[in-house]
Amino acid sequence: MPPSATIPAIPVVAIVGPTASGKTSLSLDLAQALGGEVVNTDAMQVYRGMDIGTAKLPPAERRGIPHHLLDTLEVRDPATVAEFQGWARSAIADIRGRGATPVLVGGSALYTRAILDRFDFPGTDAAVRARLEAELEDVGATALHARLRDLDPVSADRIEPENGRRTVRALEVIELTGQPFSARLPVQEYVDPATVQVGVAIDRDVLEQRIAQRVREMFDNGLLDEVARLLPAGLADGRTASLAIGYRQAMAVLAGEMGVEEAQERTVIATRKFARRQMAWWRNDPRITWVAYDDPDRVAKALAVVGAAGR
RNA sequence: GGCCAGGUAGCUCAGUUGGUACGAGCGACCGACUGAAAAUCGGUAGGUCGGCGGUUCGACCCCGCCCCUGGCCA
Repeated sequence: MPPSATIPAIPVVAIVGPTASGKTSLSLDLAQALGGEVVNTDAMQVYRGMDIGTAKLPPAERRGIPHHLLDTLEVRDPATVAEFQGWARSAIADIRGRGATPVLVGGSALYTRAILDRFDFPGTDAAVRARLEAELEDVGATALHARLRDLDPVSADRIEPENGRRTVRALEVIELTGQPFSARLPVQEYVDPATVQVGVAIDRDVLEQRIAQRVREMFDNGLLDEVARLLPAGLADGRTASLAIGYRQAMAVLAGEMGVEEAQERTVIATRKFARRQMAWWRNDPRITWVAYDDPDRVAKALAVVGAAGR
């Protein structure tokens, strides 16, 4: 051992990849091998009661490994990236404080980026937001965007005029800070140099088969019942939770607006599209080391990457 | 067997009083992405307009026959 005065940092490990690629099982293997604890980075698995449809790992299958940021929100509560960033970073700090290795897993790319990278969110204000949203409602996206163009031409160039959501946020930030909104992702730069990202690579046709099968199983395993139980808790009114893939479709079935079969088909399609959007994020992050979903040595390979990075 | 409706993009359907299909939604593919992100939004590629003949300078639109689908009658 080198007589160095600095203690080598415990690495932060993040597992990324599209839904149904096998991230969860890799996370267990890695956490077990490293003496780690798992931190969820999935926007929907934070909701209590949303289990089947989010493919949440049941406690009995967690091999005794502590899992963080699961079941922390009620279905009616909105989720936000900025808030999640704070929770995740403090969970990571706590875990390291115990001498354990944080292993992040989840499919929400923006969340993962916000946690790992230098990523600062300007504030938010419910009243301002509500007003802008109301305005979006009756004026329309392009009209709002025209205003953004006056206030902040650079952002206006980066946000499509039809994208009301992003336009509203840009206007909100400008109003709150008096500064232009950057409307652009920050440079990819880890807050902590001892960070490692491992991606699970999978062929698209295999992935599509797995997605179809997973969705079928979700419905077979009682997704409709789960949704029926969550309705009284306010699922339909939850700003974030009500939009979850599978849940949206299941609610339509329970409302008598859609047949079960159609709901399943639509869920498969929506999941497939979601997976493609996810891959678009990971594709252009050169820091990720990819291991094949079916590589028998994937755990060893992932551990090698982690070993090279820290500790 | 007769009558009616219909056969136009991968799917569901618009459309042209005959002059090179303005096609739309969904899907597929590509992309953007800073407080809802499993969200929100942008771009691109797809059609010998069921088949064969006829009328016409010209037919996806007119005529004839045929095939297929659905409905009604027998």
